[in-house]
This record gives sequence, C-alpha cells and structure tokens, in this order.
Amino acid sequence: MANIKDVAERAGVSVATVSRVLNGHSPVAETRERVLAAVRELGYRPNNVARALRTARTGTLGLIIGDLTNPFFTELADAVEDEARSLGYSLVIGNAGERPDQQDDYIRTLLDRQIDGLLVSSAGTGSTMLGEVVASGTPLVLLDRIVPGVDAPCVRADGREALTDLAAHLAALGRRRPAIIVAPAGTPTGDERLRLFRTALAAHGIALPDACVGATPDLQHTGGRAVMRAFLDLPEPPDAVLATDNLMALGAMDELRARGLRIPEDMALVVYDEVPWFRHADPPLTVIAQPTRELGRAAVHTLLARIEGREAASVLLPARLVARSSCGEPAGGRVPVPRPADAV
Amino acid sequence: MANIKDVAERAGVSVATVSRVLNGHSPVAETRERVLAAVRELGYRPNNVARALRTARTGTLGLIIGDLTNPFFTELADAVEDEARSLGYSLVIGNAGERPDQQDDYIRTLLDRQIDGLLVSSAGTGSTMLGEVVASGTPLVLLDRIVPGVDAPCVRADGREALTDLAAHLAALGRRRPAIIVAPAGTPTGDERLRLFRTALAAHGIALPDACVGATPDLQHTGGRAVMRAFLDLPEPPDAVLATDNLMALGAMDELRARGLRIPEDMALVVYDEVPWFRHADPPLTVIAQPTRELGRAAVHTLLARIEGREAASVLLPARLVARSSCGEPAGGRVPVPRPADAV
DNA sequence: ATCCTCCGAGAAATCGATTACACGTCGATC
DNA sequence: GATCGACGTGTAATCGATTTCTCGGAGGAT
Repeated sequence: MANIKDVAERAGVSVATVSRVLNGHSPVAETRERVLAAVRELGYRPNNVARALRTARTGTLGLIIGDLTNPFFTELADAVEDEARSLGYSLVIGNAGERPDQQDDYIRTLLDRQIDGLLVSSAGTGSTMLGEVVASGTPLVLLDRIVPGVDAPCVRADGREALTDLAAHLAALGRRRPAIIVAPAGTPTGDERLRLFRTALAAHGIALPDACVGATPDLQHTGGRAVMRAFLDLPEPPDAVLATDNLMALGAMDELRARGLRIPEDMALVVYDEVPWFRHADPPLTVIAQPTRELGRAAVHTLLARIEGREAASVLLPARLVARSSCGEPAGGRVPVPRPADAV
Repeated sequence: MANIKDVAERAGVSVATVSRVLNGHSPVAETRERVLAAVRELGYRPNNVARALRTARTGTLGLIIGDLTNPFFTELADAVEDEARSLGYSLVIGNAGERPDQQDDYIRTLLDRQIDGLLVSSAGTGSTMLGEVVASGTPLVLLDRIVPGVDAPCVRADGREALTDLAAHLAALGRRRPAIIVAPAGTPTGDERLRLFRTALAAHGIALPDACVGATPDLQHTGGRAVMRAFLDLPEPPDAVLATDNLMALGAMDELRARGLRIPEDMALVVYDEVPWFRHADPPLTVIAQPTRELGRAAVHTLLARIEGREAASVLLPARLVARSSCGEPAGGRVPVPRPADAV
C-alpha cells in the first residue's frame, strides 16, 4: 500500500505539502494538481491509524448494547450506525450480552482503542468501568437506560404519556384487573414503568395489586412464561397484561396458547417495544412504541456535542401507544387514543 | 492518560523495558515488579492506536452484513462477535442495508482503518471494492453469500439435505403443488435454493412449474405478500409455499390472513431461517434452519487462518429441516425427518 | 533600488508504542 | 586472570501521518 511519502516523491513535493493538499489546508492550483494526480495514480488512501495517533481523533464511536439479538436493540444500533456514518464516524458495536462483567470488558477494549466517544445502554447498574470512562474524560452518553451515580446525559423514551393512554384504553375496553410483567425491583427502567402504569391506572380507579406485578430475573421468554403461568393460577387472574419487553411477551403468549386461551377474548396483551412482526401477529398486537430511531439519532448528536466540547443535556422523547387488536378493539375502530394508529 | 514514558520514568527504567515487561518478552523479577507497580499506580493502559501503527496489526476484524435488522444477520453477527472476542479481536460491524454502493463505502472505510481481516455477506454481486480488497492483500472471507469472480473462501450453509428432506416431508403430507418465493434470478443464493428444491421435488415426481416460482425484487415483506397474492390468484393455486427468507414469509402470512386462509389447512408454509418467534407463531412454523452460530464461528476461524498466512478452504455446513406444524403434521407426530425436532 | 510583507513549501518534531542493535555486567571456562 | 557467552537494559530508529517552525522568493510600498 502506497503511503504519503510515495505520493510526495511522485509529485515531487514534500510530505507536508501532500498532507496539506489532502486536508484542504493551503496549497494551490499547480502543486495541488500534481499531488492529486499522484494520489490517483498510486491509489493512495491515508492510513487512519497513523492519522489517529497524531491527531488523537479516531473518528470512531463505541456503542454498547444489552443484547444484539433483541430486536429493540438491533433497531437502536441500526439507527445509531446510520446517523454516525452520515456524520463521518464509524461505529464499533459491543454486545454486553446483559452481563455487567462482559460489558466492563468491552468498555475497556473500546477505551484502549481510543474511540472518540461512547454510547452505553447499560446491562445492570453494577458497571464499575462507567465511572472510569467519565474519569478518563472520554465523552459518554447513556442510552435507553439510566445508571444511578454515573454523571452523563441520558437519551431515552418517556413512557408517561403512552402509559396514561394505555390506562384509558384498558379502562374504556372494560378491563378492570390489569397485571404487569417487569424486570426485578431495583432495575431503574422496570421500576419506572411499573410506577407510571400504576399511577395511570389509579386515575381511572383501577388498582394494580402486588399479586399482579410479576418480576422475572431473566428478561427472557422463559421468565415471561413463568410469570404468566403464575398470573393464570391466581384465584382471580388478571384480564389484561402489560409485558415490558418483547421477549417476555413471547413467553407470555406461549403460556396462553398452551392453555388454549385466546387474545384478546380471554386476555388482553400489550407489549413494550415495537417489533416488526408484532404488527403481523394474530391478532396484531397493541404495543407501546418507543421512538427507537429518533433515540439513536439524538444519542449520536448528544455525544457529538460532548465530543466537540459543547454542553449537552439529557433527552427524553415520548413513547406512544399504538392500539391494534390485542385488547379487544380492532385497530380501525373507536380507540381512545389521540395519536394516529399506523397503517398495515 | 498516562503513557509508556510516564511508566518508565516512575519505574526508573527505559520505555523499552516497560514494553518488554508488558509483552512478556524478557525482563525478570525485580525490574518486572517495579514496572508492574508503576503500571498499577498510574492506571496505565497501552494505546492501541500507537501499537497498531508500529506492529501493523489492529486486532480488529470487519464484518459487513446485508441488513442489521434482519434476525438472521443479527444472529450471525452475534456469533461472529462472540467468537472474535473470545479470540482477542474486536469487531466493527458494517451495515450495507442491502445496497452495493453503501457496502463499497463501508469496505473503504474499514480498509482505511487497517482492519486485520474482513468478513462479507455481500449485498448483491456488483461490489467493485471486493476485488480491491483481494488486491490489497487484506484477508477476506465471504459469509453466507457467494460472489462470483471474487477469489476468497466462502463459509455458508448447504441446503441440499434440508430441501431433500422438505420435499419428502411435503410429499408424505400429500402436498402436490408446491411453490417458492425467491430473490430475482441472478442472485446466487436464490438460484441455488430454487434449483435444489426443484431437484428434490422431482425425486418424488412433483413438478415446480414456473408459475409457482415467484421472484421479489426487494427481499422485504411487501414483496413476499405480492408474490403470495399472485399465487392465490392462479387458476390452480399452490398448496404449499416455501419462502426463502424470513421477511418475505411475513408478507406471505399477511396475505393469507387477509383472505381468511389458514395455515396449514389451506396452505402449507415453510420458511428459510430459524427466527426465534417462528417457534412461537400460531401454528409453530416448519423451517429450514441454517447453522447460524456455527457459520459465524467457522467464518472467524477461516479468516484467522488467512490472517496467519495459513491456507483456508471454503466451508459448507448442512442446513436442516425443523418440522413443526405449518405443513399439517404436529411436531411431535410422525414426521419423515431423520434428525431430531427441537423442543419448545 | 531597497525593504517589508506575505505566502507557499520544505525540514523536522511529534503522537506512543515496538524492536533492532549495542553495550555493560556477570559468571563460567580453560 | 583473560575471554567468551548470555543476559538484561538502554538508545534510537521506526511506523505514517499532522503540524510547527523556518526559509526563500515574489510583489508591493516607499
């Protein structure tokens, strides 16, 4: 591979001049032409590693997500990648596999690789490296998940409005005994969703008793299924369930099907996160859609602001209820939701 | 951030010695201890950019995939990432978005970043950069998709066995008029699947007329739906459909549901790619499962072999039929497939 | 005609590591 | 006791770019 010295020789100038031409710093007309010709003839492309060493900028951002195979994170990663790319940055995606130790490991290697900034959707709250990132001065932005004690802006969705709409939706459809499947207490995201849902229901005089709050240690479909089983074995089972994650919803649906129960006749189901196939499920599922792509975009912009030394605040974008048929009302029907339902 | 010079000073040795200690080259006991103590006290971590410049090894692999939001690629990427990581490499994932120009763009930036090797699941066959990668001497391994004219080993799944089993399965269940939804003619993967399916059916005296071969320009669900619509409007519609991609299957199912047709009573459906929720669909879908994780692992190993200068041949791993209920036979029942069906 | 300014371009330092080479020390050998 | 190896360590070159400093020449002002 040709390097800058080869180009300089061929063009009959110094390496400094080549560098200046390529970075648009000063040289003009004649020299410029010669240099560009040499670059073309040799097929020269600057070595980014050398450039990064000198400028202390790698043009690379890091993104750590909880689980690469979770469609929510996938879409988030896709959006982040798109935006980063269009702004001239590469993205290194790290998959924490929902394990804090693996996450820390990944953060370490990203730091060693001198990324310009880091986006983290943290697995758990016990990451010790996050503190070190802040201490090291590497710009950090949290994504989707808050981490208590880490001083960095956070870009995430606000479920208040959507959950308020959901409570109204359920109330209007006559569901009086709702339940929720969440992550274990202590998980900021889970705690918040539970709290907001409970508050929203209360406004309609509907209670959310503790028996109807099912926590799963794993955020997987087996956990969702176990919780649904417990709900159904209750003396007075719920008539509507909100699953706060798409995988847990899968498990819940399996348990319903195994018992021959039908959605929405026997049980209303609402799922957090808009996964493409939910729209094609039978019946199409009512979901709480987070503005995933916007979150990704906003996160990149917030991070770039920090990289460029500008101040950057946290961002909170509203999630919204997308009413389809899994609570008993067809999507096209009279649905107590002000925002437009999406077309199939 | 402390650098190697700071460590050398603090330990009272030269930078060479520090480097040697850290890379386990020679120094012993006493000096070694002093250096390690200094490293600890300063929290020193070597700058990978500088190291990469000197050693011409970045410890980074590139992976280009067709579409980050396609669950098949997601699982593939996850497997590749896992394996690369466990072998001490980082992975930069590039999302081609199924567009050859964006793919070329991405390959260029990866090359500029001096990655040690590249894995490509190519979008289309018209990528001009792939030739340049080979020419540049960067180790290249194709993944899942062949690209004619590119001299590099390819790691992918062999559908012959699975399609042979599928033909037997369909024949045993009395399906006499199968159809297939594929990518347009000229797509190596699509062409091959069509050819193998047709051959396998022929062995059972079943024809696959051209009217029952539906090509979609986009590999999206809209295309799948359009093809299914055309099939159903045929004077003599098929009684079984093989969708060669999970997104196209989604569209096909939508069209069936819109017409009130049921799987498997009115139409058998088989899908290429094992996507988690297929198992939870109603009815659970019969699929052709590619050994995705094994493909990812094999690809990394093949690439590392090339990086280390060893010879590396192409790898072909068998896909297998996972018979569930979408062709009319319950998964637990008598199914003409020698391999074990998976548990739910 | 002389001097000053400005601008383009080259020489060389620099980023932070690795590593070839050279040197000094020590113990072993005859 | 001199010579030779082996070994540990320091010096300095090197990777490929960017950037500062410096210089020489051209052109304008006096």
